[in-house]
Amino acid sequence: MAHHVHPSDQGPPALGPRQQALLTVLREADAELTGQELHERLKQGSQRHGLATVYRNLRLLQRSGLVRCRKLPNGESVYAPLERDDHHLTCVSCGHSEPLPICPVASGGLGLSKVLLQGFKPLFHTFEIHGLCSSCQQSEPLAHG
Amino acid sequence: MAHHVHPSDQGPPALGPRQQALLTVLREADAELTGQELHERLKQGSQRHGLATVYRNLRLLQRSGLVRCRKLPNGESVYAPLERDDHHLTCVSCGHSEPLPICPVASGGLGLSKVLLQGFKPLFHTFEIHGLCSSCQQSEPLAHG
DNA sequence: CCTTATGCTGAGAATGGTTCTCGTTTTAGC
DNA sequence: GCTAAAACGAGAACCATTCTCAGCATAAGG
Repeated sequence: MAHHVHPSDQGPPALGPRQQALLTVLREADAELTGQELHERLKQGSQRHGLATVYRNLRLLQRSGLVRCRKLPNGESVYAPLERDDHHLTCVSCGHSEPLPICPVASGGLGLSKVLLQGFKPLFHTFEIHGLCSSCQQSEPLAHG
Repeated sequence: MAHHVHPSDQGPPALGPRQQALLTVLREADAELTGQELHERLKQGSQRHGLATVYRNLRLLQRSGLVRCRKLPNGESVYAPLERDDHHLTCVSCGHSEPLPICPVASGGLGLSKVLLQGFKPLFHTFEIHGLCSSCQQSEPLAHG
């Protein structure tokens, strides 16, 4: 156990110090961060930090519903606090991804009936438009190659 | 150049035979396929097929707006024909992902003004709800570990 | 205070999907 | 046929992520 927890203390699951540190860095950041970037920033603090632990705790934070994650086209994962509700415009050619100030769930209502979810407990959602950014449209004649 | 193309022949970009084969397999499949699965299925045909070529052509097909792609939590990419408009429910714990018969764009309208897109040419979109599937909710006491 | 059980940690090795390299094969144009 | 350019395949390389495992901390119980 990492923390002292009274029997009556049954509120939010009580994070260990490393998970707390991760969450703080993510909340202070102005953009999504990769696992490696988080590791870098954490190493600059006083405490010792291993990469494996960063990834381990990111997974736990995600399961606890405190952190969200998405995959970039290059295969990296980027993380953000759950409460941040940004979506993205991503180029299928160069991989560039930028925030898109639109949320289909907030704006539409989008009847997500319990029937559809069937026991699934939603934590967050991702919405992404994939296409060609303006510079990739120009550089590619788009003939089949 | 892979094909004979008349000067007047300026319709759809004219796919090479391998891209055509990929597209056919994807359209005949009843679910998204990984690059490796596509490679497997293609090898069973008469023609010789390399894995590198499969990935090369998948990228080209995606840029041409004929194929869509998304990344699973385990890092694999799965591909489907562009016209298939399925979205997904994905468990952040076990990685299981299943189709969700809802499309936020079709149902909502979702004013995607030209202003927001700014020269970006949209090809397809992905919408995904991440959370805990029912079995993962049971197996994890969810205390911080 | 000592002892044992439990769980978290970090360094480095292993994993595995995807991309790159490069010599070969095919195609287009003549 | 012949040549230049494009596509191809096999295998090596890449690299973010996960796994392994010994070490360390904390907790509970004597």
